[in-house]
Amino acid sequence: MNENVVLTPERILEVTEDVLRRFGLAKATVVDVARALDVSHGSVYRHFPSKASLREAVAKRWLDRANAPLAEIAESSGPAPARLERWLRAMIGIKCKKVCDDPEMFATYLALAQEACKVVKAHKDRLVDQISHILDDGAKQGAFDVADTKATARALFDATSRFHHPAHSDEWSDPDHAARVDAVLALLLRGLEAPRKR
Amino acid sequence: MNENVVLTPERILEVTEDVLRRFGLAKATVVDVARALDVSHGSVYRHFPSKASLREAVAKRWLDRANAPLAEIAESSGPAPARLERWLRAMIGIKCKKVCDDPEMFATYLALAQEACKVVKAHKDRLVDQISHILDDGAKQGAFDVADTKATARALFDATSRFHHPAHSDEWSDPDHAARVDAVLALLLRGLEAPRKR
DNA sequence: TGACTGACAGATATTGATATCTGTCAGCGA
DNA sequence: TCGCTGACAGATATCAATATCTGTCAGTCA
Repeated sequence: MNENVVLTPERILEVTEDVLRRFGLAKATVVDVARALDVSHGSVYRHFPSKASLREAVAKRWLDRANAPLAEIAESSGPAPARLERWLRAMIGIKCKKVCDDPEMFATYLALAQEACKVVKAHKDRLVDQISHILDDGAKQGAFDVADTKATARALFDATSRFHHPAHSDEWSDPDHAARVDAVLALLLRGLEAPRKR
Repeated sequence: MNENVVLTPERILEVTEDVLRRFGLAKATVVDVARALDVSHGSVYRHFPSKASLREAVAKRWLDRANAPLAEIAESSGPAPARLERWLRAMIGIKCKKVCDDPEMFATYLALAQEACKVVKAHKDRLVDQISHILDDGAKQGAFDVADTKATARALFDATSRFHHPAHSDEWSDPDHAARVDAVLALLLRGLEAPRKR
């Protein structure tokens, strides 16, 4: 079957993910990937200049796929506060689900992401932009009182780091993890509220 | 000189810190510590049941010493909001200074702290208690509107993790680190404010 | 008597010889 | 011509033999 399919970057990435899943990050070699593709490892280097760049591309694919639902929430309509909370909870939930479902795979992803810090940085910037977009909507709706949208978006991202940054993943199984998320989100959303007489 | 001084846990801890500083965490052995103390390594085991417990004790000493100024701020008087901000900035500043002054030593401390997670947990609980204390004062002063003091204190600790948790230390050299701290603290302090007509 | 020593067993780290991997490239075959 | 192969050099990982370390304890000495 492999024989009649041309060798494309996309196909290499698919097979690389599979090899990573089977062998683990430490054991997976370019030779393994080439063997799974039924080509020589020289051919893989025709499409990716180095093993590092191959891994980087895999990391990017993973990040994009995992966080696709977030863009949708950011673009949706309705009251911004509820949307922001939904977005933040979704981001936290995605990470938490990943680490609970398949911790070994998550460790692989984590190590990959640490290498590919350029890719991760770009990804984070996109996420912060999505928060910015919701904040802008909220300001227009009169629900949020935000001076510097961009800085505030980053502040929200930073303040929730403990719940979405992989370095903290071993703390997510804490029995009152959910309560701690609730407490932080409540505090942050209150800090954004436009002042009103009560 | 060593000969006329009795072997006490405190003296062992002092010398152990020195050995760690000179040899690094990976290379420092109980035999090294004993040699520096001019005793056999068996004697060290008379005061600490294991190498792990010795390291734990060193970690505790470090944590207590480094964060002593925080207790003072927590206990001081004056308006709670300013005090809380001072306390949080002090906590962040202590960590940041440590990593900037002596990154190698900080790495040692970090590895030690990761092993001695029980000690670290107790330490964190003490810090959260200090925040709670300030929040209580703020509530009494009418400056803060806080439903669950304990949960809110922990939320403040969690929300600032990015700026004080060692796992993020490599991000503290970011050129707009200070601006990010400002943005998060502003958001959090606004979230605590008692509502008032404006 | 009680703090300390030093030899010991089992666990862990180091070392150097060997094997595998990464990245390149001249040449093959469609 | 152009994508692919497979041999190669240098870098990296593995493995087993050796050395060092941890933790114990019977025995020494003040």
